[in-house]
Amino acid sequence: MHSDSSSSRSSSPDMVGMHIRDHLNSVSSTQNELLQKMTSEHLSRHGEKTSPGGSKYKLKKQVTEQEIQHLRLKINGRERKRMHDLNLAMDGLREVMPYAHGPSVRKLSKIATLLLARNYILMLNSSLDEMKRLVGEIYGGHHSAFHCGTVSGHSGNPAHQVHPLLGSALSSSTSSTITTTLPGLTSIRAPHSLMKSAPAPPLQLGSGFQHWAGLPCPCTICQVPPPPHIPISSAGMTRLTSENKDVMK
DNA sequence: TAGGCCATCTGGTCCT
DNA sequence: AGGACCAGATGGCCTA
Repeated sequence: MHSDSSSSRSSSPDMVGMHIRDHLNSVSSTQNELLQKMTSEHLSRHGEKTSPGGSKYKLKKQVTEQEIQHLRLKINGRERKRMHDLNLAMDGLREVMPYAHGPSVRKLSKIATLLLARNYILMLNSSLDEMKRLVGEIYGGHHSAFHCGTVSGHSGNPAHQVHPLLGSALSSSTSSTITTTLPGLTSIRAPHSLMKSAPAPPLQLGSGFQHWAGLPCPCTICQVPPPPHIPISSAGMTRLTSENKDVMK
């Protein structure tokens, strides 16, 4: 992937001029005002009345065209960098997703990554709730001591006050740690509907897999459909296979 | 070959 | 004034 502005992928200098001409009347920002002004001079060459100071004028035009290009390249470079940073963040998100990684596995698309991440977070939340419930049951009478994440004696920010038993699980930030802490979550069914053709190796449940009462089961048999109100726009999911479309219904 | 995904360019808008 | 962010447009690559 080249990030060079001279990339064959995109606009040529001709396109620059074309776009500038196309939008001459709607340009308003400061930089673009400059572009407009410069381009007006550029366009004036067509019906150009030869100016008395011909050489001087020519020099001025050349400078402005160079400035246009320089400005454009500068802006394009910033935008490119911004998008690259965005893609890096997207890669970082892919890395922590409970999904098979490897050269033979096709990369999740951006939309798939975002949707999977959302589902993953929802599943972790429900797992956490269930853990709290189970721990509460185990501790019976002390249930109220840490119910809803509150530990006795701590009134501030209950969301971060949890029972020590849950500490390691809750402090996990990577899927690997999560899965070792929560054996029931050793794997999550691949989002087949979001995968491109590359057949991701079906995520096998580890030998230690066991069904946790109340926990969303990650196995391919019990896998619950994606959480209810996922706004699956037709725009974002146009690549669904018919099979997966059925699943989504 | 159509459709999906992506990178890039571009203009507009908002913010600092 | 300059930069960040956003959305639309465009064209290339890939796959079914």
